[in-house]
Amino acid sequence: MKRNPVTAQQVADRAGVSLTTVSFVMNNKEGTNISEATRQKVMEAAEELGYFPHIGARSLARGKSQNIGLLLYRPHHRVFVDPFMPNIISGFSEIANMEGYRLLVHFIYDSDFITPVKAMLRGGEVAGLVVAGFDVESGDVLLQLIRDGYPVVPIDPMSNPAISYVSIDHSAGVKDVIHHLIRLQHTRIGCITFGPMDRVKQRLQAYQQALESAGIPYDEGLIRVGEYDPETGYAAALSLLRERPDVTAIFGMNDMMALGTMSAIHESGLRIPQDIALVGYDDMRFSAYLYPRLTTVRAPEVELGRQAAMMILDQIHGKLIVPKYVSLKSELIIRDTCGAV
Amino acid sequence: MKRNPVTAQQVADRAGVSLTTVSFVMNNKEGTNISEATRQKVMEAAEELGYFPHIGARSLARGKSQNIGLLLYRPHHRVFVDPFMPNIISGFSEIANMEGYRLLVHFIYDSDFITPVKAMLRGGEVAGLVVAGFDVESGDVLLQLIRDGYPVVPIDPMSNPAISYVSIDHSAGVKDVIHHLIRLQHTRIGCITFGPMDRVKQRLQAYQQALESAGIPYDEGLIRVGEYDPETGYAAALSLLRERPDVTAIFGMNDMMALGTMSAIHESGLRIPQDIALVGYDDMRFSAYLYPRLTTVRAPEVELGRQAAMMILDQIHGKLIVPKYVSLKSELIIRDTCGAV
DNA sequence: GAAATTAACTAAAGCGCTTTACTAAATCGC
DNA sequence: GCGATTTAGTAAAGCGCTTTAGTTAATTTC
Repeated sequence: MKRNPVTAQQVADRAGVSLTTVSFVMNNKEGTNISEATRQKVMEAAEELGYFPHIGARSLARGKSQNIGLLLYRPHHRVFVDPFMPNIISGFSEIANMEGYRLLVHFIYDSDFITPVKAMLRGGEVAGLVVAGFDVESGDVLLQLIRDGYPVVPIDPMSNPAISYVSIDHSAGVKDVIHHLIRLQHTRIGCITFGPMDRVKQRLQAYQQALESAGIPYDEGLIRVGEYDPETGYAAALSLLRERPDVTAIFGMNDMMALGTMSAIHESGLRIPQDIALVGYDDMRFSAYLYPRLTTVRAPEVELGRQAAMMILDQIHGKLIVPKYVSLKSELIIRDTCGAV
Repeated sequence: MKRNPVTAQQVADRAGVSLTTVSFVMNNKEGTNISEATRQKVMEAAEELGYFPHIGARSLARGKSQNIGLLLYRPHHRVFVDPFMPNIISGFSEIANMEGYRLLVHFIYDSDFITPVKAMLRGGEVAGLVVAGFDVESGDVLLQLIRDGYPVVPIDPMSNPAISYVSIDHSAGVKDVIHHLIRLQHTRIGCITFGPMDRVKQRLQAYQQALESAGIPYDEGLIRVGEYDPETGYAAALSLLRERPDVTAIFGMNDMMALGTMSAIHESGLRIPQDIALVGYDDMRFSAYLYPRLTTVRAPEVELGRQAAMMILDQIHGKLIVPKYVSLKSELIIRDTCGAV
């Protein structure tokens, strides 16, 4: 990048006004009295010279950046295995851009996530930060920043009630699945889960609670752990089917693993849904087109991104005083793999 | 965002050195003589105060931003239908971050894409810009910026040879598919394509050329147009199968539409690959787990993102004088839907 | 018609950093 | 042992913008 070729001073000179006036016009600043004629002159001069204000100078003078950051704490290669991130970015940038903010996306994949967070916020790189993929425990550091007056919004519930957040209620989503399967007379419901993170623990808990609230004891032998992708879902399902031939339904905690599970079921010579019911989670684009069509849960991820953007903007503009918790509901999409009518 | 609470001056005061020294130490500036003792003092003071340099001030003083922009010209809701963008972002940010740059992602979905481009570059918001989804015609404006010395790298070939670019050679990918099908004795190969954009025209041309080079005349009646997604792929395939029962193979220009095509074939009572062969394009995660497993083409998108980042960095650092064209090869992944052994 | 108000505009002081030109002390060469 | 060089550091001038506190001329008030 080269130095800004056209400065506000040059615009001022050409328009025959002061630098101050140019600034007032460019920012449409209210409370100032600029005649229509002058405004026109300035606009024209700016147009003719191809003037664009220098963002760094502006953020320095204003003490405010026009960027908002999206910080994703997860390895690069994992970020886009699930549809989560793209959708959030999409909804997020939609709102952010409308309000004149730019989106800074940053991935963190080592343990030191807090230095970048501080650097971005305190270095004035961003006006606020939406963070995703952080564990509940990181609440302390976030809280400190929030106390210092920096806008920070986690995507995912935080244990500390002083922290606002936006999230999707996956517990409810999981319970919907299990209740649905129970309603269809299933009692031995296998579960292919993934990773050891907090988020997943919650879902597993929801699975357990849903069963127990229906009087079905939790059976650890029905749980298998995969790693997001079809490959591991396939392996996990194969292991489950071999060791527990009594399962009548399998719940894959994402559609990718459910897809792998589907292969495993096929390969075991079983039919879906006649011999075994299958439910996924995520409602990925392909899920409606599998054969048979996959019953799954759709989470409002784009909307989550929008909500995150709105909340961070409210914080930036000082409109959010009391902590606010946004929890969006997901939706059970009943198709053919669960054998419902 | 609040004003930077800790300034370099405060660090200087605490360390008992000058502001200049702090700057030298923080930037590890070479050619300066700072004793190890002083360097330590400064580092400690910075650490104790929790100092982070103000990015806006830095970019103003240096006349250089540490951001690189990724500009995506397509509607929000379309951005993530294909796996293209997430993968590119992933590879891109990997390299950018390594070199100490931040990633500014911006979506453009209306016709005025050039104002944001100029604003970002000339306003010093980014040190360079990678643009994707632009038509070949936009070359003029880009060229002007490049002539002015701004680093700009399009993802997709440009018709103007003065413009460097990175791209994936989809023509070759398409030809691989067709040649493969021809080798399997197919001569009436349907094609489900999408959109009217340049990129797709090229692919369609490749389809035509591949056929003709094998002595098979191009038959427009075998072409159907969908819109990326399974729904439209399904509809397009249904229409094709109804009106042209003589097709023996279908090439879906992305896996999503191939997926829809698969449903359409199923529904028509035909078997894959016995009655009809099917090939997709993209090698999405699910494609290996469809039943039957989808033959498709894998494009090195993450690598494309990396290459784009490298090229823009080279331009930023003044290392790229002569135009450079990077064209990455994609790979035909032969699975079960085309009936090859 | 003089004082008060308003409209239209500007001078100048920062914002927090980098960088160039400079100084003072220490070290070197012979 | 004395000028030349090197080492270690600093003062001060910007970078391009915003914003506060004015200034001047025109308009209003009664």
